[in-house]
Amino acid sequence: MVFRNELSEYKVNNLYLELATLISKHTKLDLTSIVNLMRIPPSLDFGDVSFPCFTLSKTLKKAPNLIAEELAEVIKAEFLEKVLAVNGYLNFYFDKKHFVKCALVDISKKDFGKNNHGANKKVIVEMSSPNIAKSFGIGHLRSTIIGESLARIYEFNGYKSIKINYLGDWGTQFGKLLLAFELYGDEKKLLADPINHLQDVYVKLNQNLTEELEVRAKQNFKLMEEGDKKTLATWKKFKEKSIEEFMEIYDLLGVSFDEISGESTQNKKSLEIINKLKDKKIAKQSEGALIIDFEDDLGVGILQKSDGTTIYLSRDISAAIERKEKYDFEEMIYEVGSEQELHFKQVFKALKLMGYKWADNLKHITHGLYLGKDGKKLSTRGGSSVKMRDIWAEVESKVLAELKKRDSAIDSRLKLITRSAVLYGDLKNFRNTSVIFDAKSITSMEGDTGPYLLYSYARSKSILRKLKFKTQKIGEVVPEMEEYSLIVKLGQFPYIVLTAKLRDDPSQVANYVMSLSQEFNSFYTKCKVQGSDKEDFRASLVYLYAETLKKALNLIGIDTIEEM
RNA sequence: GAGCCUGUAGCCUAGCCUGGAUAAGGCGACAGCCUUCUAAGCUGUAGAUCGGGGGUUCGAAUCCCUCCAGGCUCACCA
Repeated sequence: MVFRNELSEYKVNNLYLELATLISKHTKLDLTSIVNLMRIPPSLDFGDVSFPCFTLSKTLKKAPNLIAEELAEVIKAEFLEKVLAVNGYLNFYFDKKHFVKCALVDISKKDFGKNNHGANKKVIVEMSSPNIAKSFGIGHLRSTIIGESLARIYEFNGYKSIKINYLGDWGTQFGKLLLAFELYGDEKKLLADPINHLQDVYVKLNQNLTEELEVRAKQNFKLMEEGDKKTLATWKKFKEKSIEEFMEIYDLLGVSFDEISGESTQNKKSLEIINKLKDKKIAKQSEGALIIDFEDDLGVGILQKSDGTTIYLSRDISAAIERKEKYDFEEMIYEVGSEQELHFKQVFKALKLMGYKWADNLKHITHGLYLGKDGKKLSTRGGSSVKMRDIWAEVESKVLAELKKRDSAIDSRLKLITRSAVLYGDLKNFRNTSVIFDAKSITSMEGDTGPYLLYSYARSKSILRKLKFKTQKIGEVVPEMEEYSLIVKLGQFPYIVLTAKLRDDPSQVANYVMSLSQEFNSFYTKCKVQGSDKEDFRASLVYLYAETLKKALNLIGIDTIEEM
């Protein structure tokens, strides 16, 4: 199924629209309904486009197969090879020579796949946002790479994207952490292995937690909010060490940010917002805390705890307002796990209550969690958490082994292949489903994996190198089946780009890139390029495949390599 | 208890929004393909009550209802 309504303009060279117009002439249906009814058949055996006649049968009071047969007789055009009536469907077969020519003109365009859907609007993507003083776990992998991919997809759709990493660097837990370090910390260990050490002392405190210690932890956070210099200096050190480690991970993943911010930036501003909410009588006191009662099914949101310290609801409200002032964005996306759905509904509703109309343009893009083999949530405390570093190392050793098998030099490919495995392994999943974490599938190098994609790309480039390919020469060609289906697949790229944006779903691109590569690999084994009497045409096709695959892979954050 | 999400071959997933022909891909299993552009590849075979039941429809994996199972969330963590 390739085009619907607004999507109808994104297809190969108007052929589909021409066909729709033609059908419209013979059926008296308007163009829109026809385009909506038209289908890409499940297999090319059924033609390039099909048109079901079942709805027509009602108005015409005739059996669908009869209608189809009658229409098949009269609908004729130069660009159609044949029209067949099968089971109540009209199956249209394009003239292959003509189709290839039209399609390749489009696919050859430099900005093939791009569109201007976003009209240069500014979109903010809040993404990654790990908690400091904790190792970067697999839980944050999804937010990080889905966010990165969405930013790229939005750019490709004509938006200007701004990526913000909004660190979890503020809140009661850091009062706890400071206490833990005070009690069990060791400066030397902190310098040697900061995050692990902080995690150790944090866990130790949780194991030995008493009511008295809990009170002290809360007091520590209160000191932070009040701006106590000594407390903040220690906190700042923890934060810097954490960021250092995070940046190494981001470098491996190929992810970057336009701004690294954090909840701590909202310390003062959130208090102003709280006062505003009080003045407007949106907030009220309840059980010692300051809350917003959202009344409907959003329940109650806490703005300020009974000890006077702030909470993330108030900080997220003020952060949104600050960003609007700073960037004047048109849209903002929060790429955060689905467990925070209620929270973001409350944030958006609160902004709405404050009278900010732009709150309608905020979106929480959710994703499912990684679960353990038992289907349960992975947790740091339960010891089932998976560190990004460990996963990377595991995948990397697998890649290394493969590279050595081929007796190749070890270079930047090691990192890029590992990255492709990690990114593709995650992004191929629809973001909303929870994924059972399975090291086996993410470390696999065969089949539905990142390395498969890079391998396919490398083989295409190898052909072009051997032929010293310079410019495209297409000419008049009657394509083989493998050539034809590869071209059809290439032609779908613009539609995929738009769909991925409209659905905020990188897996659309990931799935496309896989089926595209599969088409190419079939073509590769069946159609020899070098020395063939179609060498020019096939080489051009290989070139267009390489170009398109590269663009598409880039949308999911994967960099290509020339050799493998 | 309430809200949201999910359930598709032994396993992991796509398709669901926008109903349409033979439910697609990968892993695993089995059988083939390297004197020709990289075998991290290709071709084929076996394997599916699309969680169960009901409804709407010419037509349901897809829409509606209901039940079952799992996940997440629901007042001072983020």
